[in-house]
Amino acid sequence: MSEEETINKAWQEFVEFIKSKGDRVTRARQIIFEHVMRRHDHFRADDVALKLSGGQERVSRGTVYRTLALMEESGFVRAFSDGDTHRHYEHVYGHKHHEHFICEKCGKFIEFENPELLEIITRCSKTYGFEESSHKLVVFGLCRDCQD
Amino acid sequence: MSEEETINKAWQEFVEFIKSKGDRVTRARQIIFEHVMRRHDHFRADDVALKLSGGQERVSRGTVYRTLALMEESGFVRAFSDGDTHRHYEHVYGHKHHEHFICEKCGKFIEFENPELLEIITRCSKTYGFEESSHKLVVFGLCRDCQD
DNA sequence: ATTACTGCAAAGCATTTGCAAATGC
DNA sequence: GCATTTGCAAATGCTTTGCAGTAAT
Repeated sequence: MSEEETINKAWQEFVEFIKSKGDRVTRARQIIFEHVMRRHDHFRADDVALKLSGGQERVSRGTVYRTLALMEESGFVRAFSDGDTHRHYEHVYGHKHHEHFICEKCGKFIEFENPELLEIITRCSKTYGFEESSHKLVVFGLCRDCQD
Repeated sequence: MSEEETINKAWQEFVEFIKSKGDRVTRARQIIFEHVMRRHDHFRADDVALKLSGGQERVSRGTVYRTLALMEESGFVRAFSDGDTHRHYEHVYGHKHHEHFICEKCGKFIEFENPELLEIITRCSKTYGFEESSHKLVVFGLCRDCQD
């Protein structure tokens, strides 16, 4: 499935989500949704707002924030914070769940995954009678390139 | 060792840290440091500022933020974010490293720890050639009391 | 037609910063 | 005495909100 097809499929699902809430499918939401799905990096809302403020079809800052919240609610993006005050996003659709290394020197994000980790988290949750819905793990340190 | 003694000891270490930087040991820093060390909950900088703005020995908001940054730098507190925009702190001194459950309904923080988790994180870091210095794991979901 | 969404600009809010006065060394 | 720190208040920067106009159903 090409990226274009994947995005279309995701958009259809997002449309369903919007409709199921009794909300409306709008051009602005589509522009933002597609932009975000095409990005494979970690980004901030403000950055999306900036990128979408220049083109032919402009979208306002407020709408970007509101749509990103919708996308988070529906699980198409994941938000997290790098210990800084700023919220970061990444799109989730079609990505395996993963954790992050963040390099404290160059700021790079590196993704990794490990099935055992997931098992242990599930096991710990059970032990504490906690009903897990999601988790975020970030490991801080130095990436290969930034070590002496 | 009583809490009072523990705090004194920690303060001495913090003094060493400050001096090693060529910075100065001040009354304001001591007030903030001791307040933070006496708290065993998760707090925000603003909350500390508020609490310390009323007493006999008042400390300004700006100083609280600056001192908390110093304490984070020296490892006496750990900062993290709950997915919201706000930064949360907890003091670390004399606490075992632990992870958190955060209840999405009542907002409660529950601490847990698991040695296997640490091993796996270390192992993953090695695999990726990443030099780990710290990590943060938060599991979101529902605590026992908030499940139906 | 009705109701929700958008764009804009203003408001919010936690955090940071500039500067004169105070304090540590 | 000199450099750093403090307190204050103003500034910052990301995010949210109110509102009047616009678009979706």
